[in-house]
Amino acid sequence: MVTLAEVARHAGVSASTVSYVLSGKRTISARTRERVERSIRELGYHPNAGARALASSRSNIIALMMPLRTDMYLPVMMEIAIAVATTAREHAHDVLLLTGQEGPEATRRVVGSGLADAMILMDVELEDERLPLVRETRRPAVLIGLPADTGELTCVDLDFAETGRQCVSHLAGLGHREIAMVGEAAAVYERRTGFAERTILGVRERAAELGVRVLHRPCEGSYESMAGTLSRIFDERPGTTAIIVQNEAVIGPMLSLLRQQGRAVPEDISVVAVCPEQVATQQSVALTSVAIPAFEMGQRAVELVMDRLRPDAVLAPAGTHTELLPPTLTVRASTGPAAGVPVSHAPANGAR
Amino acid sequence: MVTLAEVARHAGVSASTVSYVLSGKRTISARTRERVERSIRELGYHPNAGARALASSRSNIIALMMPLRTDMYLPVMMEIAIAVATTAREHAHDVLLLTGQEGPEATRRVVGSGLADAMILMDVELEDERLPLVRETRRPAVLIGLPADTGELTCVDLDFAETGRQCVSHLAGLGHREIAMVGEAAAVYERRTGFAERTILGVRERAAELGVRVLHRPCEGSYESMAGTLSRIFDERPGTTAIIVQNEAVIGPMLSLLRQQGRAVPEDISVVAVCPEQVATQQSVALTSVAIPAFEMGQRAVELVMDRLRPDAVLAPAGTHTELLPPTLTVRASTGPAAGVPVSHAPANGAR
DNA sequence: CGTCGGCGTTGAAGCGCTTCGATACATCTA
DNA sequence: TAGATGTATCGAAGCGCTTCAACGCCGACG
Repeated sequence: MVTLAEVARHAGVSASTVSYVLSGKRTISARTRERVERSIRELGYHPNAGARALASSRSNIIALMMPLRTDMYLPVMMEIAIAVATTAREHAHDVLLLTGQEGPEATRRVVGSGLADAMILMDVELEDERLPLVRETRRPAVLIGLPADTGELTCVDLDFAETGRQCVSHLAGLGHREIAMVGEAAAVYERRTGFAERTILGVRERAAELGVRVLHRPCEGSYESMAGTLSRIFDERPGTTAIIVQNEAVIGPMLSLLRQQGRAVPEDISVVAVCPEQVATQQSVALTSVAIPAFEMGQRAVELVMDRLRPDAVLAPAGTHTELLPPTLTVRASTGPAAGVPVSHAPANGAR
Repeated sequence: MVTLAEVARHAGVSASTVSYVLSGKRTISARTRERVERSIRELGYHPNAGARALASSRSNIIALMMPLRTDMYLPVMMEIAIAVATTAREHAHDVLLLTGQEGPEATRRVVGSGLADAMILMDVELEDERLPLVRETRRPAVLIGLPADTGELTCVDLDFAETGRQCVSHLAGLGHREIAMVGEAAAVYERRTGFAERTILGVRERAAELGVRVLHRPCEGSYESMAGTLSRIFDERPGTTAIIVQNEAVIGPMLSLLRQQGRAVPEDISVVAVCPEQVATQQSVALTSVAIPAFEMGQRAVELVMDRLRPDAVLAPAGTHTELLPPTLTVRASTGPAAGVPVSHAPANGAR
């Protein structure tokens, strides 16, 4: 392996000069810089990561911790992970992948050993057991998701309450007065992951404002349970004319079931989904949906981490910072005027 | 941060003793070991990763490179990644997540800098541009997937050819004589990822042996394209009585479409899927399927890497090693005797 | 003309760990 | 009992980099 010293010798300068060329922390004459850069290229030099970390106490690695819960929708997790890795590289950092297996201790190990400079936590629960440890490490950390107590923490998430509101506004604007919400699996609510609850809160709030009735039913990820949920919904509220779905896994089954029951989308039933764009567009009917901006979430998380990692930011107190990404409702083919409601010329899209 | 030296002082021993307690590379008396371990615990010591890497030229990190291709089925990738991370931890290693964004150069950077001791490459293409670089690094590398030239490389993959054979055997055993195969998106074949081709080869081979006609059609991931593919299949081969699907994304749509067309599964059409267990069991009909052992693939990849990372393995030539995991076909509710074929008492499961 | 300040560069001191002898002592063998 | 053998521990020399203090040099300024 080529070392800094060899590059220095080859270029006829001292080791520190090479180091400063690399880091740009001191001014170097253009002539010298070029000579050094040429040597680096010619020798195929790669700075040794370990030595660098040891000398600078910065590893240029951020840890991404994702608990693996079977009830979570993997593609979204995956997209966030990819966004994190990609964005981190743009900031000359790498990403260490931690799963939940190891338990919250992983936090301590990774940060305590200086392996990672900062952490990004995915799938945060309201009372997340990792949080005390994260606070204790006193290293930059960004959560994807919102815990109950955001004190001294930095969080990024989609604004799910607003998501819920927009869904209801849109449907109400089309004349729907009785809507059902097919939520996440019961386990998600029990675990108190927050996002599911915030959505239904937003839904209820706006529904109350606009005088719309809402029936909320959680639903597991299988065809079976979707079938059960759907029939229960129409049993209890035969007048239901619109459905909001937040469990991506059952969107396909739901459309399939509605078709079987002879309920046309959107003529008989309007459907709004909260899901990634790709899912919304690949169904039998292109779905009106609020996108889950997975990539953007990962990206923002990294950017926030980088902010806190800048040398001059060290002195600033961590402070609380919560960033809720604004949802965007895209109207597609799955929503239309409520059955029996004359088409008006008022704007149908009630999103705010 | 607590250092080794502080632990040594606290325990009243030398630094090297502490180091040997940690690594176990020399015998240490039980008494001393316990004293040291107690000090470690009391002080909350975590060895500094950078210093360790520098001194030992081993980072205890393995890089996991996953190119992100939108046409790949993310959950499988994700499950492999999780398996890799989990298994690596069991071997006291961590995982660095690399995406394809950075290009094949990432290989050189990560290994050249000593950041990672070894690599695992996912989603390998037949003529993968990363392979020359991987060979050049002379570091342990394991591929998940099979390239055209496996020379000097270690590979893990599902035995897709055998997968194809088993599907056909099973269907032929049920009396099916005309089957269709719904394959991956055309892009997957064009990119020559190997696995899709190997499956269809296995299908054709066994079909030829058993005198079964096969119609192979690629299919994109949307409902639309599934609809098109399906109608083309029945246009060209109205006598089709069984379908093998290898594109997980369209399994749901396919079942939905078959139902719409009044084709009952399995009475009119038998369906065999090549997909993760979870997908197979969550459909409207539990699918007979060959599982994609994602977790096992990731696990084996790590184990193979660890083998090559053992100090005594260093001298052994890398050699070529390909490990094809045996597929397992699980019979569920989606396959039955071909329409018009009397139920025999011969074993229906033709899997070998 | 002497001095000061800035620029570009250097030497050297670590960063915290691993690991290779070397040492000290206890145990066994002839 | 001398020497050989083995066991437990220690000291010190790095690993390859960053960074700080210091230095020489130049032009500018009083």
